[in-house]
Amino acid sequence: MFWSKAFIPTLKEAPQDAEAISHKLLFRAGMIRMLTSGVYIYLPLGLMVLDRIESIIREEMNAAGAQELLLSCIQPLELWKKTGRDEQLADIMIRFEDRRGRNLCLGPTHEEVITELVKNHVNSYRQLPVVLYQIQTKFRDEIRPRFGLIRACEFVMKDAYSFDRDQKGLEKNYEAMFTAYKNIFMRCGIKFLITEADSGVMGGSVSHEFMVPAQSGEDIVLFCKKCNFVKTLTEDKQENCPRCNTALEKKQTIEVGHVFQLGTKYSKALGANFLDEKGQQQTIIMGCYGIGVSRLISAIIEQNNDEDGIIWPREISPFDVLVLPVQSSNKEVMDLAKKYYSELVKKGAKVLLDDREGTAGVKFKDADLIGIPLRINIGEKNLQNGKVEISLRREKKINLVDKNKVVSEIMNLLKKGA
RNA sequence: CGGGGAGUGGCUCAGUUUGGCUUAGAGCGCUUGGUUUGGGACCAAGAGGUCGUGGGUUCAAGUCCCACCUCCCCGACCA
Repeated sequence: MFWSKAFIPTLKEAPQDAEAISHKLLFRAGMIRMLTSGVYIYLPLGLMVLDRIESIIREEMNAAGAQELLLSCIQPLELWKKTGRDEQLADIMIRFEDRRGRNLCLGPTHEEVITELVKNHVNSYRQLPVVLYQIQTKFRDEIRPRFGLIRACEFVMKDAYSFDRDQKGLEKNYEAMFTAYKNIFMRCGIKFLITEADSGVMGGSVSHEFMVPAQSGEDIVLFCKKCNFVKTLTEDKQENCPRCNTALEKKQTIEVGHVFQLGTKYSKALGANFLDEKGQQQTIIMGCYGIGVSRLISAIIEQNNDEDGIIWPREISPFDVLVLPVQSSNKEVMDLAKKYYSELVKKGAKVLLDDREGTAGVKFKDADLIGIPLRINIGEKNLQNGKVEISLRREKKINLVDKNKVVSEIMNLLKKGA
């Protein structure tokens, strides 16, 4: 992509409203815009990042044996009455009535819908287990939206649901999802803690949360330095580690994932049964597994930035390489930049070429801001000696490379996943 | 919902205390021309504003009064 034709509205200053680092940077880097409180628009760069996270999730979920589907956003309220959650979730549900007078809501989550679906199509133990997931926009009328994408009223979530014939099967799937989650978050380039958590309105017994330590985190996790014990803060008591009795450390965190062993809460309420080998009716045992996909973008930035801007982890970056001709008016410089661009694109790299007119300073600042990990600086002075710079965003390291070896050097770096 | 703050061009803000030299300003950004080009350049000329909304007071309101709306921060909720 050529920057001069791209819609990347970067800003020098963030709006005063933005508080969290990730919110400021997402805004300044031209990735998101707020439409109204808690409601955001993804600009092209933001959407590219969202897409990359989604494809990591798809790869790991599929590898773990889950199948993707897409449920509806609009849900009949009737369905929610069957589990009683129409009242439990009344405050956050966005409800409306259509012209026929049907009572509907915009899905805040999908346990009811998926259970209804599975109930109608799974009748035999032979069809179990099955794990289904979707990546979809959820709607919650949050009491207090804040910190940009971290807590929004409209957000992208990956939600998966497992259906098993017995507890043992559930545990197996739970384990598989647990592992998939670890893979996903590692590939996203974030450090995270896993806590045993309260199941809340979801119900069920066992549940774990995936927490990302960050300044603008809304949750506090208690962490034991000595034995790595982790737990969510439930009461405001002085607590010591139950394992080794050392004082626990408080960490502010963002919850990016939550997995639950639901058991039969939904399948019972909605009558999702199957026949076993003996022809006996049994209740399906469920688990559910959520990832805050859009929130993950913020969490990643919270952990990957410096005073100049975002530093994307390789797998998340909207582009692999930024080609930066320092003097856009110099034909030799520009021609070489275009040559690198087309050669790299041909080799399958995602490349952004900053072909805009303007001074070097502007381009360097914008480059740092949008945080693409690899950058090629082509300047006329170095070019006189046949050299071009390859600079690494994270390490702030600049290597002078022979101008004929730039493309192969970049491809090497990409292969290494450095 | 309770407590605290704020709404003035796309972004950051000044002006509101004490109404009138404000035909509403500045910086950044934007347009045109020129000079520049390794870390957010310079000169010149431009475009862009219902001062959140409605009502009121007054000869006169961005500025005073009333009501409402919106946004942000602190608490309950959650991916």
